[in-house]
Amino acid sequence: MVAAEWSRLGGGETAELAFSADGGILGRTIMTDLPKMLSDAPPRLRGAFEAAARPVRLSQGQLVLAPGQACEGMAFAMHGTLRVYLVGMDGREITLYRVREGESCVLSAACILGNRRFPASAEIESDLSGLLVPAPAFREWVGQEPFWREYVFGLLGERLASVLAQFESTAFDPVEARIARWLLDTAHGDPLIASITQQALANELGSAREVVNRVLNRWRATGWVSLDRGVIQLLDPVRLRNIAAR
Amino acid sequence: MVAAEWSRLGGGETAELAFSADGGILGRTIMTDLPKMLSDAPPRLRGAFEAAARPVRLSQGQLVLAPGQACEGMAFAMHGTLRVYLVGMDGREITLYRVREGESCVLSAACILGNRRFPASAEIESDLSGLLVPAPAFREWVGQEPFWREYVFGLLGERLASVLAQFESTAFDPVEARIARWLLDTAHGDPLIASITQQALANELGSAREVVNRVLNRWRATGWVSLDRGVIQLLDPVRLRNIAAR
DNA sequence: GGTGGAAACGTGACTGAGTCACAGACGGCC
DNA sequence: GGCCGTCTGTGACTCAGTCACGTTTCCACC
Repeated sequence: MVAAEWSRLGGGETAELAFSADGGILGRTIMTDLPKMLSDAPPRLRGAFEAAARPVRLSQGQLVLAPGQACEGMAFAMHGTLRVYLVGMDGREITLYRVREGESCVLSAACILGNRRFPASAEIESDLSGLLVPAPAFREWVGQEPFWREYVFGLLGERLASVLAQFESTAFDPVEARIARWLLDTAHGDPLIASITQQALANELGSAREVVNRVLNRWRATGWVSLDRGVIQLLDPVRLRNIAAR
Repeated sequence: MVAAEWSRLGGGETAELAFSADGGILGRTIMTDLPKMLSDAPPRLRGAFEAAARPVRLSQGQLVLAPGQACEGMAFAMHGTLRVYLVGMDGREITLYRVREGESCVLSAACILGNRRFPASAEIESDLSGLLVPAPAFREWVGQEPFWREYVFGLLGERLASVLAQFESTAFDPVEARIARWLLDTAHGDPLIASITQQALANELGSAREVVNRVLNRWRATGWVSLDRGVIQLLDPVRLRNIAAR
């Protein structure tokens, strides 16, 4: 089910920047938690931001935007993450990028500024609280404030490049290499562990669960990984790096 | 071989907007040939454009930008076309989009404004003459002129969407559907004809020549197309449209 | 503690798509 | 005509995705 409008926190009509206590954001605490980009902003812009931004809170699994929907506002994530992805008609998926704490969504920006509909899907990956700036305000700011322009252009350049890299990799690289790369990029801790189901990993890469399963089992047989429900442990990162290099 | 810098017309140092006669662009003729977008511009901006833009001329086959190169300027095509594409390490290619008469290149804009390197390849597909606005001037204009901002944002929204559509199609759709779609979108005249080699068609779609060959021969056997060296004639567009729909 | 159902994983058989190697076939040109 | 480069055709093979089904693990609830 699609949340046609980002749900408002609490339901009050005021747009003050206050989350409930467990959200960790109260009054001016916000300044420290906001993206670096905002903390560098002239006070005037911070004021405008506070006046226009609406707190939003969304829960895991919620589908925030579907292909063809209009973008009502520019969202800035403060806690939690959002996943932006493509879906094929057979249900296969490819993750384009994530919006994490302190970040915002390029495609939203491009939609709002270019007056177009959202060309992908977006879902809440872990409970998210953030701030939503209505499209008209955002458009005006980007038009008038060099600060916001720089922010948007930086965002565009960065994400555009990463989406194209993903495109290239999906189109040309063998699945083994892509799986290895994803695991090496994502796993952390000691021992190296990636907490993800095989289905979800397939959805990252635009592949199928069975394919991922077979690759991982091959690697388990040679002792390069160990597997558990929703957990992949990298036992031999060096070999995996070899495979990742193609 | 990479043309590290867009070659200058004639070699003169003046930046006046004059091509040699066969180029068809002389003095103020340019105004009528420039993108609609410029003809709508306030005279002030047209003046600045004329002062800053350098005529460039490039010939077919030339590789204009390679992955990782810096974008020196924003190019506007007046005659001829430029193809922007991804290349895999095995040599397979996927066309991202074309820059045609009156158009300009999104990725260049994104690179210049986001201060990044070009994330793809660009080659001249048919002899091209156009105008090159140096990056600093372009950056300044977009910063200060609402007119240019609108132009850039429109461009971004439009091309971004089409590149994502291409991504989705490459990742999820069967080759048959993609070949059919490409042919239907491209073929023109009566009878419907697409003039392209099978290798080039494979390069459009990120597939392999042999694959394209087999599909086309299957269709020839059923009488839906007829084939010649570098020519594909669509005999049964209705059936092809069925296949294109997947 | 048992149990039923959902989610996650495992596997074989099949089809579609890309790769490799090589063989014509056509077109331009000396 | 004869030569060379480009374009096309084809078989045998491998890799990746699909389909169908079975098994294991976890967890909520009685």
